[in-house]
Amino acid sequence: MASTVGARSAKPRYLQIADDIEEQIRAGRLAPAEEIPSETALMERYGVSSGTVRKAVAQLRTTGLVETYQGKGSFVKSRPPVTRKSSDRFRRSHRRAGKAAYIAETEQAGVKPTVQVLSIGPVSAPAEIAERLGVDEGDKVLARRRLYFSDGTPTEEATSYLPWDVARDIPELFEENPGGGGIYARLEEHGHEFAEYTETVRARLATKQEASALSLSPGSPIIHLTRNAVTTVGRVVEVCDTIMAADQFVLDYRIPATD
Amino acid sequence: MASTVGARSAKPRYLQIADDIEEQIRAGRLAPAEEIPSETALMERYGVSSGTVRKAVAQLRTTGLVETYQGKGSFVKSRPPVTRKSSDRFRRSHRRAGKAAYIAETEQAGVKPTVQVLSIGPVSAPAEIAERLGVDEGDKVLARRRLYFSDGTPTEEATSYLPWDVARDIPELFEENPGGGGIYARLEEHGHEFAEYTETVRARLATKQEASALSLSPGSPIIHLTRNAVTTVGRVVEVCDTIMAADQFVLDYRIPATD
DNA sequence: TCTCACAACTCCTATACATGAGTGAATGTG
DNA sequence: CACATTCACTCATGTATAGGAGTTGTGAGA
Repeated sequence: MASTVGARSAKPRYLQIADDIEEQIRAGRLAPAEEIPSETALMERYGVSSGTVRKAVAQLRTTGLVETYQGKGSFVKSRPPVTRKSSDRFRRSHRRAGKAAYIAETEQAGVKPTVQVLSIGPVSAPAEIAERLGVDEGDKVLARRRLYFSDGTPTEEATSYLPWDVARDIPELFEENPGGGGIYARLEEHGHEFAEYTETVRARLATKQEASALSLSPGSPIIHLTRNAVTTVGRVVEVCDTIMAADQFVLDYRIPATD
Repeated sequence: MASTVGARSAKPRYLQIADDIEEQIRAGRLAPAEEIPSETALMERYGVSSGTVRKAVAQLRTTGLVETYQGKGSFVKSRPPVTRKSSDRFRRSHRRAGKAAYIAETEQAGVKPTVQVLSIGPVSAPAEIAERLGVDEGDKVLARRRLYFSDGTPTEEATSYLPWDVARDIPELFEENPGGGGIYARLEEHGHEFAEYTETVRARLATKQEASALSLSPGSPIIHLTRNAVTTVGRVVEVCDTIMAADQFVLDYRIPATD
C-alpha cells in the first residue's frame, strides 16, 4: 500500500487521516498556500470512502489548519504576520508625530496598513456602549465604523462611538480622514484631555457577520477589544469597539506595580 | 407538518435545522443542561435522514451551544459565569490581606475557586520562557504547574517559571501552598520588589492537549496569557504562562495616558 | 435483596450513492 | 481576436444503510 496511516489503533480512521495530513503540514511537506490532494485522490490514497475523507478534512478545518473552497480545493492556511498592539500606542508623542494609533502599531510589523471607512454618522447607542459612555440606551451618538487591512487582507473592524454633544462641536470627526494624529488628537485639541484608557479583552468564535467582514473561515477565533477613553474630568468621550482576527494580533500590556 | 423550518431558502437544510434549534435555545425553550431531542426524534421531526441531523448537531457543537455524549445524548451547554481579570489584581494590598491573585479575582465573580497543583519542580526552560527570563534555552528553572477550577469545572491552567538561582533560596516556592499572598508575596519578602508586570495576550483555538486539560470540546477558543514579573532592578523573576477557556474570562486593563 | 445479563436506547463510524453547484480551462464560433 | 459554450474537475448536500460502542433501566435468578 502506498501509505499506511498510524497502523492499527483505537482512533477512528478519519482522525488517523487527519493526523497524517496534519503531520505532513507541520513537517513542511505540504507548504502554506499549497493545495492538499483532492477528496477523490485522498479516497484512493487511503482506501476509504468519500464520507470519511470529508470528515478528515473537516477536522483539519476546525483545527484551523486548512481552508477549503468549493470547486477549487483545500489549501494549507498561511499564517499572516502578527502585529503587536502594545499599550503605549496611545502616547501623545505618537499623535504629535501626526500618527494615528493604528499607523504607529502596524508600521513596525512590516506590513502595509490601509483603512477603509465603512460609515460615519449618528446611530442610536447599543446597550453596552451607552453604559460605557454614560448615556441612555438608544441615545444619539456618533459612530465611525472602519475596516483595517494589512497588506490588503482585512484584519480588524473598529467602531468608535462618541457622545453626540462631544462630536457635534468637532467637524473633523465627521470626515473620513480626521487629520493628523487621528480623532484622539482632535478631541484633545477641543479640551478633552485624556487621563487613561481602559481596555476590555474578550475572545470567542467569530459570528457569521464578523467572519464575512474579515473574510475568515467560519469557526475562526476573534479578539473582541472594547476601549474607553477617559478624560481628566472622568468622562468617557469615546468607546472603541474592535473585532480582530485572533491569529493576526498579539496584545501587550504594562501593569505598574502599585499598592 | 408539525414543524416548518425556515420555509424555503438558499440555506442548506442542516443549517436551517441548526438555526431552528439554536433559536429554541436562545429563546429558553430548551433550558441549559437540558437534553435536546435525540437524533431519531429530530429525524422524524424535520423529516430528514440521520446524516443531515448529525450535521446540524455538529454545527451546534462547533458553535459551542451544545455538548454531546455518546450513549447519552446532546445537552444544552450551561455557560459558566465569566470572571473578570482586572489589572489591579496584583496590588500589594491584596497580598497583604493574604490573598493570592486568583482568589482576589474569582471571589468577586461569585464562584468557588479551587486549585490543583499539577507539578512543582525543575524543568529545562522552553525557548520563549528562557528569553523572557533572560536565561539560556534549556537552563534549569523552577516550574509550578497548576489547574484552576471555578465551581468544580477547570477553567485555567497556569505555569509559573522562575530562574533557578531565585527559586533556590525560597523553600516555600517548592511547597504546594506557598503561603498567604502567594508566590509574589514570598518573592517580595526575599528582596525582589516588583516594579511592573507585562502581559501578552493571544487568542487561538485549543490544541488537543489544552482542550482535554480544560475539558473543552475541540475547536474551542482559548486565551493565552503570558506575564513577566519585573523587579525594580529590571530583572524578570517570574514568567507565568496561562491558558484560559475563552468563554469564561474577560480581561480588563488600565492604560494611563502618558506622553 | 442483591447481582448480573440483556434489551433498548443513545451517539459514532463508515460505506455507497445521487445530485447540485462553483471553478477554470479548452474549445468553438462570430 | 473576443466571447460564449462546454466539459472536466473540484467540494457540498443529502439519502439510505450497516454495524459498533457507550449508557441506562429492567427483569430473571441467586
